[in-house]
Amino acid sequence: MGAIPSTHSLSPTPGTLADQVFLRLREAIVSGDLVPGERILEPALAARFGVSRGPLRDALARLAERHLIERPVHQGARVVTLSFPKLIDLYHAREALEGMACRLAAERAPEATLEALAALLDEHEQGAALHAGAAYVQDEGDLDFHFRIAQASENPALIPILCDQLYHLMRLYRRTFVAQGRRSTTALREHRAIVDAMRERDGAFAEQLMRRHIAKARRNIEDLYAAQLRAVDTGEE
Amino acid sequence: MGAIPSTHSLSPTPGTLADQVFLRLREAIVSGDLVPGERILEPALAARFGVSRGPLRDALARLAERHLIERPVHQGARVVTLSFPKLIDLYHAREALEGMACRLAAERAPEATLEALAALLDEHEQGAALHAGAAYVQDEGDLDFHFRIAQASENPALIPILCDQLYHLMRLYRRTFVAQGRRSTTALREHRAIVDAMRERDGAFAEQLMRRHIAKARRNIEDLYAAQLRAVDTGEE
DNA sequence: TTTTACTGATTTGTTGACATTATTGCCCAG
DNA sequence: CTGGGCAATAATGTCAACAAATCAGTAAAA
Repeated sequence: MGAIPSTHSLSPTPGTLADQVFLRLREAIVSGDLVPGERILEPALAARFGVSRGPLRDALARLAERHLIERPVHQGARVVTLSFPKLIDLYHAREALEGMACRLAAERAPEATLEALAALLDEHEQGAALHAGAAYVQDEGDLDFHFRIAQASENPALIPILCDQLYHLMRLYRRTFVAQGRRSTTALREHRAIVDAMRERDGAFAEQLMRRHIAKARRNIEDLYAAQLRAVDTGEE
Repeated sequence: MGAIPSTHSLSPTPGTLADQVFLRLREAIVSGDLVPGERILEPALAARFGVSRGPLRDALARLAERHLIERPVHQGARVVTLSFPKLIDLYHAREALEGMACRLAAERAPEATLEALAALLDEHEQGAALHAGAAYVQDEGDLDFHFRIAQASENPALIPILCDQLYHLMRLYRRTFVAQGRRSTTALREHRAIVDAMRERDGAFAEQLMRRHIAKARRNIEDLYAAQLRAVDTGEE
């Protein structure tokens, strides 16, 4: 499973207890282990993680700051609730932020980074050819592509927002609203065009392509939602 | 002074102790009461605020998440250190985010909100006419303008990033890098053009204007910085 | 003189217990 | 049988104390 190489050699304590709890809890939320809207009981979770409530509350405070949980006063913590309008809002934010990240990466990133991006797309192409229309790996690959462009921007104001906040929210929505549309081959072509513009160091064009790419995905989702609404209206289910 | 509307009506307890400490600490940092880079001793601060270390650490965790403090493990918390490159990065992020906020506000915001924005600019014009070139109030007014456009976007993904994170970082940088250039009248004209485009519901144009406005400010700062560097290089001081 | 090891003291990370608040279940009135 | 009020329960917010780790200062050795 885990595609991440096990850094088993020197990882007895990846930081403080609160850090570990934070990471494990974030993964539990994003992976769907904790259902959106679910109440989080501090004593239960503390016991489950084998720690006291102190570090747990520390982790909860951070997660709340990243909008993965909500913490109304004296009413405990709940996993954030999702909604279609929120997902659309997310896409608008991504359009702005990733567009800029793309521009900056095109202007600043070292040549090797851009070539690595192109190589990543080669992998995706082969993967798509092998098990054609394998939605899951496609989606994960798509996120991976966007993730790496964000990092290539080398802008410490953009990177945390995209990689620490929006990225995980996107993963959460992927799990929840499963039907994300099957646009893998189209998306791959658009990714190619973006990387091409970046390798030509055309920041403005790269930004434009990325924005259109994300806007297209958003409209795709909006259409799916509208169709779904119509189906419900007609009395289906 | 506080240009932000204070919900002063019924606030005997604005939430939990941790919330209060969080707000007071953020204000202390942003207002320059705590110097950037300064070490934060938990026992001392807890005593100063009259609370235990529990709520204080909760507040510290949140502030770290917002990049107002840094918390290396077992080495305590420090107020974030500023730098010119970081400020430039901030402006790039603002250009993307506020541009999008402007577009959305132009498309969605109710008429009254846009007219209130125009009225705000009238105030700023009168203020500028009164004490011509009063940099401080101008700067605060400028931030206020951008702040309210962010809120007018009605996008709960954008608003927290702009209003809870970048806005306070901007205030912090204003305090530190004092020489921010005297472009008040020019900026006011650009603000007018932005609001005009918004009232015409031309989202794309409003976004373009806002982005040029912020990019212009960024280049202005970059020039000032370059000049300063040259002066130092020449052997001044 | 500079470097290095050691000791003491301060600070952080963590824990368990206490007060206050919300939630749950129950009883009773309608 | 249903709905509202009340008590018991459980959870949250807060505090004070404990353990581990870093930092300051001193002294010895190269």
